Amino acid sequence: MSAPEETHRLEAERLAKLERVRARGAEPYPWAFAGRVLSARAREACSGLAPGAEGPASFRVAGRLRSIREHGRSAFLDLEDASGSLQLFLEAEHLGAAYAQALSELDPGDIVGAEGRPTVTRRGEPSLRVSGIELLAKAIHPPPEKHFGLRDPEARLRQRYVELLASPESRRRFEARSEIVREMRRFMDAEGFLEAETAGLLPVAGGAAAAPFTTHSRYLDAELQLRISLELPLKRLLVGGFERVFELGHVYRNEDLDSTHSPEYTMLEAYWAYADYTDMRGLIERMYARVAGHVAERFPELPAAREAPALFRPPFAAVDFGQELESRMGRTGILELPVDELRALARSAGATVPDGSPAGVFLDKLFEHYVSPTLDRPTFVLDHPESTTPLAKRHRTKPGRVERFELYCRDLELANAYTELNDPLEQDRRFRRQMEARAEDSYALDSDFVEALRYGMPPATGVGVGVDRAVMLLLGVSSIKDILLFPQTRPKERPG
RNA sequence: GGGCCCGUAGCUCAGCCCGGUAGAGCAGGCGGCUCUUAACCGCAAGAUCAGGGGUUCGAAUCCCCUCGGGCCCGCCA
Repeated sequence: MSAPEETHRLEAERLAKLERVRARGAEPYPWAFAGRVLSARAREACSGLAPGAEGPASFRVAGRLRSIREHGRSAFLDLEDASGSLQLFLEAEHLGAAYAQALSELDPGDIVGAEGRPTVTRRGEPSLRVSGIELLAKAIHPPPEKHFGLRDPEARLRQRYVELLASPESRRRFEARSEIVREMRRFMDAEGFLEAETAGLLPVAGGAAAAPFTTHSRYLDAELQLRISLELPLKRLLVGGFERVFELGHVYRNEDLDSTHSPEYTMLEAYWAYADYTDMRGLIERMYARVAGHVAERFPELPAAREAPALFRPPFAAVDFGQELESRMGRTGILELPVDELRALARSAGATVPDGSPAGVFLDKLFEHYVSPTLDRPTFVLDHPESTTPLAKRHRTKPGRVERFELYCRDLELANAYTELNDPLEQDRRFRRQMEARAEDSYALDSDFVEALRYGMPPATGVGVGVDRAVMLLLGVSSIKDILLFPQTRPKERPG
C-alpha cells in the first residue's frame, strides 16, 4: 500500500528505462501529442481492408499500453483509450532502430502515443502498422494482472484509480452513473425547474433528523455544520419568489457506511409552488421513466439497464400505507393501536427501538419489515400516518394522515415527497416538539426558516431523491460502494 | 455495536484442517521466435506469509491481541 523505504525491484527496472529515455535526449513526460485521435477512428478506418492491406491515411493515437506480445522481429501492443482498445503492430524491418528501442523502453501501463496506417492482420484484427511510437508518461508502478485485474476489495476502494485503469467495465459503470445524473438534471431543466446551489456550511443543519458533521470557522470563530438535507434553503427560495427550484448535490450524515448508506451521498431535491404531492407523483414517474429509457439506450450491455424501461413503465403501482401494512400483517386497526402495542409488534418483528419512541417510529419499523421488501416493482406508498412524518401537511380528507408518498422498489427508497407544510406557526410548534424529543442530541432550531415562512410561502410540494440508490437499481449494483468513486475508508496507520 | 469470514511475491491465487527449509501463473530480467491477441519456448530472479505476542525442538499453518477489509444483523424516524 504505502511506498516502501527502498525502491522496489520492479520499480527500479522501470526507473532505469526512464533514465535510458532521458539519456538519449528524449523527454519521458512530454507536454502533448499533437493531432491525436481516438483509437476508435483508426479502427473504423480498418473496416473493409483485406488482411495484409493497408489504408492510405495515417493516424495518431494515444493511450495506455495494456499488453505487449513480442515475436522477435515483430510485436503486437494493445493500446487502450477512452474509445476502446487498438492493436499496434510493430515490425523491426519497418521501424529500424526505433523497434528495439521501443521494446526496451516500454512496459505495460505506460502511456504512449503512436502513429501509423490502419491495417488488418492475417488473423483479422484491426491494427495500426506503426511508423513511430513515443512515450508520453512512464508508469513506475506496474499495472494489475492483465486478465484478472484488481480483485482485492480493499485496494479497489482505497486506490480506485488502479481499479479504473485496469477495468473498462468499472469505468463504464461510473460513466453510467454520470449519465443518470445528467439525465435527471436535463429532465428537471426541461420541466422548468431552476437549479440552485445552496450553502453546504450552515450554523444549523436542518430538514432531516440526522446527526450532522461539525466543523469550525476560523473567521467567524464559530461552529458550523455540514448540511444534512437541501430542504430548508430551497423552501426559502419559494418564499423568495422562485416557483420551481431543485438542487443536486451532496449531503453529509454522521453515520456508518454499509451496503446502502454512505455518510456522504447525493440528493436531488425539488420544490414546486402551487402544486401538490399528486402533481409531484406525476413528475417523479416521468423522471424515472425517462432516465430508465436513457440508460437502456446508452448502456445496453448492462442487464439491469436493459430491463429498466419495463420496470419503470408508467403508471407505477400505488398503495395506501395503512391498507398495505394491514393486509401484509393480516390484521386491521394497526394505525389506531396504542404505542405500547405497536412497540411490542415492532419488537417481535426484530426491531430494537428505544422505549420512549413515538408511535410513528414503530409503524415505520413494521412497514420496513412487512411491506417494503415485498415491493418488487416501483410502488408509490401513499398517505403515511401523521406520527411517522412530522414535517408534511396533514391530509385534506384522511384524518390522522399526511399528504406524502414514498416510491419504493426492491427495498430501496427511490423518492420521498410531501405536500409541504407552509404554516409558520405550525412549523414552529413542530420544530419545538422535535427539539424536546431529541434534547440529548443537540438538534438546534432553524428559527430563521420559521421567520421565512412568516413572509408567506406558497402552497407547494417537494421531493427528495436518493440518487445513489436510484443509480444502484438502474445499474443492478448491490453495494453503494460500487457506485461511489471514492467511498469513505478508515485511514490507514502510517508506517513508522 | 454483535456474529461469521478474509489479509501469502507488484497483481491473481495455491499451501493452513493434519506444524517440519514458502509454490504457480501474470508482470519484470536474460535468451529465442515476423501475424499474435490471457501468444509461445528456455533460464535465472523475485516473500517482514497484515502487525504484535504466545504454545512448540520447530509456526504461513495452532492460540491470544491489534490493524485493515468483506458479508449478515442492529443503529441511522
